[in-house]
This record gives sequence, C-alpha cells and structure tokens, in this order.
Amino acid sequence: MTSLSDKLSHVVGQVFVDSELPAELGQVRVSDRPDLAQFQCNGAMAAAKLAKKNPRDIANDVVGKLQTQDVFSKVDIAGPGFINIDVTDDFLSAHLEMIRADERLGAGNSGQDQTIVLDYGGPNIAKPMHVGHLRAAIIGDSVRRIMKFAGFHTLGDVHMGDWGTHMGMIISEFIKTGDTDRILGLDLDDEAQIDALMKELGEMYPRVAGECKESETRKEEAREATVRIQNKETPYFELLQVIKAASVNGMRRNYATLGVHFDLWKGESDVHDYIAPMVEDIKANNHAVEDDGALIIPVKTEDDKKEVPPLILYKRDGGVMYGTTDMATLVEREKLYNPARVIYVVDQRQHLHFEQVFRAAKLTGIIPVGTELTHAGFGTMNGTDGKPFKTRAGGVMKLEDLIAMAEETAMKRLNEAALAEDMDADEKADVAHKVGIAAIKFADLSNPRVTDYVFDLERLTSFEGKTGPYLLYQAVRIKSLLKKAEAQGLAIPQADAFAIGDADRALALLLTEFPDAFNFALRDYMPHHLCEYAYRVASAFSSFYGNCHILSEEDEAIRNSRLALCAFTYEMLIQILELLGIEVPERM
RNA sequence: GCGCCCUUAGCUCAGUUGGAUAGAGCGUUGGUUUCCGGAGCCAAAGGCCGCAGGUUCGAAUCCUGCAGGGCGCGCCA
Repeated sequence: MTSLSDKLSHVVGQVFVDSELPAELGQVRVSDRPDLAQFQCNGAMAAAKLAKKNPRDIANDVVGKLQTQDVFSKVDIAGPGFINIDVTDDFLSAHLEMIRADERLGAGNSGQDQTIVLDYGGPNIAKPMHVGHLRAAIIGDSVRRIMKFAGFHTLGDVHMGDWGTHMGMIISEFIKTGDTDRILGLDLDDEAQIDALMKELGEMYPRVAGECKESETRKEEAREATVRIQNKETPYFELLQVIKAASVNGMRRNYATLGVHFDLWKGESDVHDYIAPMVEDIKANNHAVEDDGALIIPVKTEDDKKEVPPLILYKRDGGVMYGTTDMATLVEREKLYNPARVIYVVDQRQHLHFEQVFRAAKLTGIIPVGTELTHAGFGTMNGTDGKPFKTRAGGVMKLEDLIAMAEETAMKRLNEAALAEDMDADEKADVAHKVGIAAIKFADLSNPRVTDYVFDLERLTSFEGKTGPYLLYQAVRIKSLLKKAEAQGLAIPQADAFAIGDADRALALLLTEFPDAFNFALRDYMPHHLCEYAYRVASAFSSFYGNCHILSEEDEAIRNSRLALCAFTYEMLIQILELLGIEVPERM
C-alpha cells in the first residue's frame, strides 16, 4: 500500500523510463498550486539538464504518453516544464476505498517486525518528576506508537536513574540520622506512607546535595555509601529497594496520567553487573587506555573537525560515569533483544555524549556496525519569557503540578465555551483531563523535535487555532454527527461507498496523503509532521461540513458517500491522535 | 577558542530531494446562522525569508563570509 502520490509516481516514473530517463524523475507530489492542479511532477526540468534537451519538449513527450491513461482527468504543462496532473473522481474514490479498508491506512509495513529499543524515560528515583521529563515522555511515546504502527516490534524502556551518587547522598543521610529501621518498616502498599516518604525525600535531597557541595567530608560519606550500595551491602541495598519501590509508584502514576507507556521498567542498577566484564573485554581488545589515572576509550577519528573527548569508563577515583552505564546498557540490550535500532529520546544538549557512546559501542563491537544508534534529541521547553520554563518563584516545576494546571485551565475553557454542560462531575473531570493532556501533548509534539518552544498554557489550551483541544472538538463534532445518523437509521456504508464530487474532493484528496505525513514522521522520528497533517484534516473536514449538507442530502448515493467520508475522517483523526498519544472523549 | 543549532508576517511557528504567487495559527478588519455542535466557516490586509556575496534556467532551501541569539566542549547526569 502506498499514498496516492506514490502510486502516481510509479505511473509517471514508468513513462520516464520508457523515454530512457531515470524513474526517480517521475516523482509526483501534491501540487503546491492547488488552483492549477491536484498533483505535479517537476522531473522534466531535471531531465532536460541530463539529456541536454528543452524541458518543454520532454514534458510534451511525457504528457502525450500520460494522456492515454484513464486515471487522469487532466495532464498539462505549465511554465518552464511543470507537469500538472488531476486524477478522475472514480480513481480517487477507488483509492480512498482501498486505504479505508487497510489497517495501516495505506502506510505500509516498513518495520517488518524488527525489534527496536526506545529510551525516553530517565527519571531519577527519590526525586520528584519535573517538566524536564515531560518532553522525553511525550515525544518518545509518540515515536514508539508510530514505529509500532509501522510494523516494528517496539520496546520502550524507562531506564530510571537508580544507581548514582544521588542515592549515596540520601542513603547515607538515613544511616546518619538512625532512620534505617523506620524506612525499612514502611508499608509499601499504603499510598499515604509512600507519599510521606516521597515528600521527605523531596525535601532531603536538595539539602544534602547542598551539604555535599559545602563539605568534602559529607561528600566522602555519600561516595562511600554509593560504593556500599553498589556492593549490595546491608542495609544500604535494602534501603535503596524501599526508596526505589516508593519512587516507581510515583513514576507509574505520573506516566499513567500522561498516558505514556513503557514496556520495560529497567534502571541503571540492572546493568551494574555487566560493567566489570565489559571493561575487561574492552581492555583485552586494546580499546581502552589509561590516562591521568582514569580508564578511557578514545573515540576521536582522523577526519574529526571538532574536539571529541574520550569516553571515560572509570574515573580517577575508580567510580563509573554515565557513559559507562550507557555502554553496559547496550551490552544488555544487545544480549536480550538484539535490536535493529536503539533510539534515545533525550535532551539535545546531551548530543555529544551520545556521539561518544555510539562511537565507543561500535568501536568495541558491543553493538554491530549495522545496528542503528540514534539520538533523537529535543529542545528546551521555555516559558513565555523565552527562558527555560520555571515556576513563578523561579524553581523547577513538578510534573504533577503542571498537569494539574493544564486540567484546571481546560476546565475553565470548557465552562467558557459552555461545553460538557450536561455531564456529571466525574465525566466532566474526565473530559477536562483529556483536554488538558491533549493541549500539552499537541503543543509539545507540534514543533519539530529539536527546536526549543514556548509553553504558553493560555494559548495551547484554546479551542481555537492549531491546538489539541481544537482537534478534540472537531473529532467530537464528527462523532456527534455519526451518532445522529445512526439515530435516524442511516447506516454507514462499508464498501463501494465513495462517489467523490466537487464538494468533498479536497477532503478526499487530503485523506489520501496520510502515508506521506506518516512516513516523514517515521523517517525523522518527528511526530510534528503528523500534528500538521491532523490539523489539516480537521480543518478540511470543518470546511466540508460547513459547505454542504450530509444528513439532509436527498440523493442517496451522495449522502452515503458523504456519510462514509465523515466516518473515515473520524477514523483517520482518531488514528492520528492515537499515534500522538492523545485520547479523544466520546463527547464534550 | 573550537563545534552544533537557530534568525521567515505585529506575536508563536511550518516550509520534504533546490521549483510556479513563501504558508499556518493567534491578533486585526469585513462577511456569514430559517438546516447536521457558530469557540465554526468564508474573505482581506500584513514579508528585501538576519546581512553581503557565490553556484543554478530557478535559492527561504546549497556554498563562503559577517552580525545577533541558544547550546555543548574529559573525570556531574
């Protein structure tokens, strides 16, 4: 299955081949002059250069051959050699029927069941989740959904930070204050006790971290505790388990609220035992060198224009760094899953780090050279002042506070719009939740991953314009229409339904573009292509809806076609929003 | 100092392998409802695409230089 423009490219490409020109030149795309044509092909100009001929002559030749085919209602030449193409409504209707019947809506199975691992979590235990974790979660989960839809076997890993010096700080503090037994005695099935512990940790961590900065002795205590944890000594290791269990509980809650899914709940501690043998192997293969007391892997190459620092396996003090852990994680992933790709959805600022890790992993053979390792980095979420998003007081905003704010604003919007008025409190709260999450996610996903963006809650919760709530509103409006049709006894035709005409041609053509938008999103790990497309579908529907009657249409064939088109548009929107991780309420 | 990214309408941003008249949303102005959900729809105004060169039949897009902004550059993660 392919998009309509792919299909046409094939036809036109064949004509180019017949003229002894490369098939790629026959590439057809949606016209950027919809007033002139539905599709265009610019290959004649490029061909002119190759064949040293007049572009219009080549175009003439191609057009002559295309005009004999009955899929086209118009083929002509404009300007220096643009080939403009329209398809017949019958052909369009038939194509629409095909993608409607296809579970991938024409997008094809490019994944072929290959396994890929996605890393888009990274919260530290014992610390509250904050807005910094939001983008990784939202983008990573969407990329996972997209890849799964494309036929990949996807494994999302939360990969939490549960093994570093920050744990040493906290656990050494509990030991010092004699709170060990109290912590070990906590009932982890009791939400109240978990919340109390998390609150305590939230207060404790910044204080102890500050002390460690001030005092070398305190820092040494933390460091020593870290080693004891990593040696699994009692009660250090046991304390870690309690803190971890409580933290994971909070993480699961946060991610569940966001509707973000992970297949694997692994952490840095899970790969600790891989480190020593991995380093031995690396040393045995002469990839590691001693440097100023540290053990490093040089990863710079001859043709590097920039400085690429080595990856440090062991620090001068014998401790490991996160590059070491990332390497060990790759050892485990290779062993357990043998992935075709590993994709890291992590802050763009860590790009150099990943370049080091990827080079080291390929160099040492931990990961086969043919395996794709990608850092799909993302930019910073800024406040309306253009600086990184903070609370009014200037601190880091907790994720749950941000979500609560979004839900609150969403509720305010619903009231302003007099939406969801006849609902009971629970249903309305559920709608406000879905609207709030849709607002956050759509805003985050709708700009290209790598750029920074401005998080303006007032704007992105609006029901107007290119926002998540607008998309929900449009989807719900279609659903309402479909329900009304059902109530009137009008069945949605399941096959041979489409009879596309002037009123619905634009929407029909747009619906055939799904595979194009999808494949861009898939190729670049950039969901914003789908956001853009979803918005175009929603507004094309709105335009269609405003311009013609559907239920009251008296011609049965036209009414059936339009009903089917509404139903298909609804399915399309729901599917795209699902790929973005956005849930749509039944009504609002 | 070196490297990466960014600079497009008043504001927030799209723009695929170089293609026709550079697009959205918000805001502004005007129109629109005896009918399916009008926070909708239709339309208009608004641009030396940071600046200067170059390549090309053709450049927001590719190359070079400059200016402004963000980020990163070995023992934190």
